[in-house]
Amino acid sequence: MHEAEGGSGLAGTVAYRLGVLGALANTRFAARIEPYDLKPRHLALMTALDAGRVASQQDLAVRLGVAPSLVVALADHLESLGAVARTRDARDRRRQVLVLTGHGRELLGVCAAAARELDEELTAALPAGDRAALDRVLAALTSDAPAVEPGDAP
Amino acid sequence: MHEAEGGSGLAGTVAYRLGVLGALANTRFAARIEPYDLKPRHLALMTALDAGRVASQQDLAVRLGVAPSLVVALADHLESLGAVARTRDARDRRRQVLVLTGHGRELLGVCAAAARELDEELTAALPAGDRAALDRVLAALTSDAPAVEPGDAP
DNA sequence: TATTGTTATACTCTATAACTATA
DNA sequence: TATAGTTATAGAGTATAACAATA
Repeated sequence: MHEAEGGSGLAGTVAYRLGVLGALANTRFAARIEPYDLKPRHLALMTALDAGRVASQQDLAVRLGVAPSLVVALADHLESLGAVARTRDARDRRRQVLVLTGHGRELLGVCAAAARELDEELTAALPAGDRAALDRVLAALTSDAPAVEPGDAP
Repeated sequence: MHEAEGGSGLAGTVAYRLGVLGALANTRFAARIEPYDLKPRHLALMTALDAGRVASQQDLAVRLGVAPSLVVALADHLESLGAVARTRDARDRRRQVLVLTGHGRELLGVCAAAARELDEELTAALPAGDRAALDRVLAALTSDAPAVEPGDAP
């Protein structure tokens, strides 16, 4: 006979399911923010800025776990949208300090609202108690996770 | 003042957290199966084969939500490893029917065990009750999700 | 000499389009 | 003519390596 769902098969593991659901969440979030000319990686950068006050591009590369050259490209785009501003650090003129502009904070708020709408869709089939449990457990798992790691769907 | 964690910010949404954790799970799973010359997408294909008995490459492309040309490449690699076998459908000689070999099933089992080990690591910080809740809720969410969607980390 | 940001280049993943063979 | 598989090509995303300015 065959394995039951959630048995010893790969499809029953948390790792595999997180991968599938994460890819799904990302694709759908990307579709929602596309009208603002933003992609999930831009929001990750803006979220890091919003959380950590000021940050140099090197700081951000480390926090996001991406190459410094990618931060350049993301910051270029965000700057062209007026969402972030670059200013040279007066004490160390090598450093480019990024800050969210008012418009950037506005965009971030709009995209966060879009994510909350998506949350409703994703969890629509769950009883309220399970929704709360999911939120609580994901918060616990995210607290010690690196901000972003690249990766593909399984 | 600033937003608290889990407040109205993007970082507090289920969609964003699922994206981050999904990418993390995928990266770490990929690292564990790399010694077998396999990537998560290969495992997705093998899992679909294991679940659905026989399947043509077109069937699999639809199930996995990927282009048929990608199924060709994945099947080529799995065939070279001896994990799947291609056989022409006698009734419709255009169709290539893929089946898991004994070795393929073995590999799938080994990788599923690796995923369970990873599950232990990922959920080590959670109390047992929360682990059970996570497992239950992810199973519910995965049941109606398409097998695999491509996507990036936020 | 070491570090920050930048640019140039290459690599991985995946899709689209053109092609072959079967139907 | 339409469909399954394949091959060829192109695009997105990201990393690595070389470079310029500053320390």
